[in-house]
Amino acid sequence: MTRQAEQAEQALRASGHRLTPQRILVWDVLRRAGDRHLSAEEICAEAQRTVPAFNLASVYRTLALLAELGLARETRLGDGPAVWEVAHDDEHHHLVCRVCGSITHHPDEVLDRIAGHLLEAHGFAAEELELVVTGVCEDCRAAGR
Amino acid sequence: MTRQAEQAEQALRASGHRLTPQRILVWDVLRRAGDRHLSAEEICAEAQRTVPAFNLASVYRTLALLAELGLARETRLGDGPAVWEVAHDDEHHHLVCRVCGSITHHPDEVLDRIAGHLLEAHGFAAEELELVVTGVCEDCRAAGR
DNA sequence: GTATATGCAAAGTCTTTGCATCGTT
DNA sequence: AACGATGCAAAGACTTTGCATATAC
Repeated sequence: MTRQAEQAEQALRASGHRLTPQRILVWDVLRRAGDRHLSAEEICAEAQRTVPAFNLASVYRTLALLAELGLARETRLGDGPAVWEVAHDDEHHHLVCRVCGSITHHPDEVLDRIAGHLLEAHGFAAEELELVVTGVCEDCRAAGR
Repeated sequence: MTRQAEQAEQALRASGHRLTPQRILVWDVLRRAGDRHLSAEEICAEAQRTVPAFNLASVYRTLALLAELGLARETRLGDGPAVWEVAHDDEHHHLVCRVCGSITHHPDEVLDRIAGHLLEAHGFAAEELELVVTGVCEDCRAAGR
């Protein structure tokens, strides 16, 4: 078993939650997605390839749990459903391409500095920073779109 | 009439849209709100004090139009309804206090630099930057919350 | 065996749309 | 008078919740 899979199992057990096939499956789908950002619906569709009865409600409940345990991360990007990914330690921002719809993310030291600045200059204790940048990605620009 | 009210009237006329009491009213409500960020529902409630029949659907349609004309700006802050404000020229980020729910915003030179960096280093042409910072505001921290 | 998780369906929240009527131009 | 805007109600998109059944512990 991979390091990451173990991490999820232990976090579930430690928090007194049960280890169900559904929870493991959602976590697997999320990990296998890699950089891709999946909506609850997409996660459900993928999970149903293994467990046909898999229900959207369970996906939402599982994602909420994983988020609570710090394992998954939800992001709302303008319209449409929220997207999910494995939580990363570093602050990062999302680059959303208006043309092809691709969503990439990318750690940025600048965000850390912003947090420090907000506390010193404005007394605001930042806990979560979410930067969403909309624009046109490199590929689409090269293709003249 | 104020400079800002004129601006809205002219933008509406110039774009071939009609100048209706409802549109003027939504714009007024938005302007009078100052720094406050209002949801469509709140705008509707406020507008109904002047025009009791005022309808939520009209609020949404009007806000969409004002946004299209660059006069109003929508922001989605986590859960709950989107909030609206008069559009400002400068990029700015939103500070959301997790304790008292206050929403403030505050221009930041850092965001401009991020846009430049994204283009040079990653070929991504940023068009819109939206930074939402969640945390605890100065007042709530002083009150030990 | 017991308490928690799931599946299903129904409800909830926020937003958009269809259509007849009204009002601006 | 003509065409766009409004009000109302209904539908839509996404997410949450209630409840009976199933299952991990």
